[in-house]
Amino acid sequence: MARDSEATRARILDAAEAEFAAYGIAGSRVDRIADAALANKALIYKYFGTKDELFDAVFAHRVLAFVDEVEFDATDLPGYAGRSFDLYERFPTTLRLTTWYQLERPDGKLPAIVASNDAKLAKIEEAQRAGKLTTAYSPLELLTEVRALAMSWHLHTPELALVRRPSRARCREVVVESVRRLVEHD
Amino acid sequence: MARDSEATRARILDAAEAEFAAYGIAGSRVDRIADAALANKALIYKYFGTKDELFDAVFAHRVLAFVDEVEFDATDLPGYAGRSFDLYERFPTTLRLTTWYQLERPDGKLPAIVASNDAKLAKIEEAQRAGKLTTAYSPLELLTEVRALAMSWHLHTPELALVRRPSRARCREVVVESVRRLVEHD
DNA sequence: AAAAGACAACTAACTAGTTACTTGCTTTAG
DNA sequence: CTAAAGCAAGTAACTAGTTAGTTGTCTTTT
Repeated sequence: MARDSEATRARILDAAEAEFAAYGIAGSRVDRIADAALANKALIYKYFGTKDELFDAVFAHRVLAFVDEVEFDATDLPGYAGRSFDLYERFPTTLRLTTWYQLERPDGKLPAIVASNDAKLAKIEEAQRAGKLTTAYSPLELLTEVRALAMSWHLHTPELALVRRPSRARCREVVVESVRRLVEHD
Repeated sequence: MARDSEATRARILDAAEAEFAAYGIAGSRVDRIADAALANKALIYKYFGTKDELFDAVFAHRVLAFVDEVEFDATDLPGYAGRSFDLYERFPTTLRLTTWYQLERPDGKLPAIVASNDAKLAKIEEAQRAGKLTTAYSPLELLTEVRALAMSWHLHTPELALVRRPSRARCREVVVESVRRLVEHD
């Protein structure tokens, strides 16, 4: 095997992503990551520092890449919700990583995410001023509810998952339609 | 009963609830629970078995108690959402426990929760048949979206929490109003 | 072109500390 | 006295992080 540090880093990142998504930070084992990545444990520490820092690297690499992957159009929030839904379907680990991040890093404030949020809130406010969006809710209120609806199907309790879920297309339709009702002028 | 084992059990349960809510199953430390409960570690194992079983006991004791704490009225889903919101405000640990449960126990299916869900779905179906509830969504779809909206404010990312949140009363109003729009006949 | 040197990639084995869980004994109430 | 409650002191296994050394590759010198 030729030596390729870049490839090794990538393998470690991939393995770490799967491990952290499955077990969270506290539950993940560095040895398991090393095994899965076919890399030596010491390399993980050399390339990424501590376990926590490895999580940060994974989170930044995967989640931040998707923050702006979904196009945001304040005048079409149903469409935004639908595209968010699609992303959660395509990359199921992303939401799990985000949830672990929320639970295990309650004080972690990534500048890129903060900036992305601010931009979205500003766009909503602008759309409201232009009369293209309901003013029944503040920008933060809108973003909060739209996001909640977009990930509603992916935050099911294990028990609700027992009930037969509608088709993916129908779930998406429900999300989009719910947001449409939320933002429609009265 | 010599000495008060019931009180000791209760102290352990309380301490375990706080610990699990804060750190999850993998991140929790039995020693910390014992210290916080002013109880000996061996008693934890004597009364509750393993750490996993202790989590189950906490989850059953706290969360199951609240499953039917909130009165469910299929003809007044906005009211149900509001009352759910109130519960999340009153007992912030409950939602965290539930989230850890979802992440760390993806296969855990508690009969009491399943039964409670089934009952709610049946009530929704009945209300729909009686023409008292929109039929634009299936019972599962309605329950999913209503729940997502009810906990929308409590699933904020750390980054969104930086933005000044509206007053509790206003958040509640937003939840109730969102559900009202969701279920209104068109 | 070949040998020597430099350096980065990589590794096995280890350390120091932690953690879930147990055992054997003491204390207390009835 | 007895039975249950309670505890100090363990133990075996695990785990994050380190160390000292090896291997492969590229560059420089002759």
